[in-house]
Amino acid sequence: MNILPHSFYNRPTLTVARELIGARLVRMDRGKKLVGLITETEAYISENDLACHCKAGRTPRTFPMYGEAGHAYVYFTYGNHWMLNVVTEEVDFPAAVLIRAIQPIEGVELMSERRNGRDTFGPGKLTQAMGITKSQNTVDLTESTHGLWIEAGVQVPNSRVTKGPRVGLNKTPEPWLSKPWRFLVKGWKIV
DNA sequence: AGCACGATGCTCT
DNA sequence: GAGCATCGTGCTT
Repeated sequence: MNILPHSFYNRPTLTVARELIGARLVRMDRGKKLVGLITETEAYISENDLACHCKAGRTPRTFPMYGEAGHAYVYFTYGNHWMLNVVTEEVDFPAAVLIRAIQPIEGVELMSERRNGRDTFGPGKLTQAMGITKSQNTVDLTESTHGLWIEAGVQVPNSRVTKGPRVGLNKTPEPWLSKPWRFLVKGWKIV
């Protein structure tokens, strides 16, 4: 076990988003261990980024993004789905990385069961597979005491990572709509 | 294999 | 009250 420390996250968000590709997302849930390799991320950076929730400033929803790097920002959207983000950069600088997809490595059966046999490549899908909800909002992902943390994993070379525009932004204006702040593993599988 | 749409409820204006 | 960092179904090619 090699948990990524606060110093990993207190860096430029794009660096963190890129380096989280291949990291191990670990969930300890009622005695069961679930592990997935992170295969897709997106960066959301500052109040100037009109795709970022914090464009609205510090609100009851967005306050975790203003906190310490390495904590979780979990929010609910579209009436059904929980989204898992990791806070980055300095305190009071609102930014985070959205974890969009994982490749299940351990606890595959339980994750598959929770997904009714369907895949985990999607931000709402991986939280469902791992049982992540509001109760994980703001937890420190650099400790193993909250049942959710991130460990160093597989080094994925640039040749296997695609960089492109973020998805699902709908009415976000340029230039934010086209910023290549999404990272994903080619072919969706790391190992 | 790809697109359109409805579900569903919280957040901010 | 509108919009949403989505998902699954069902219909079309």
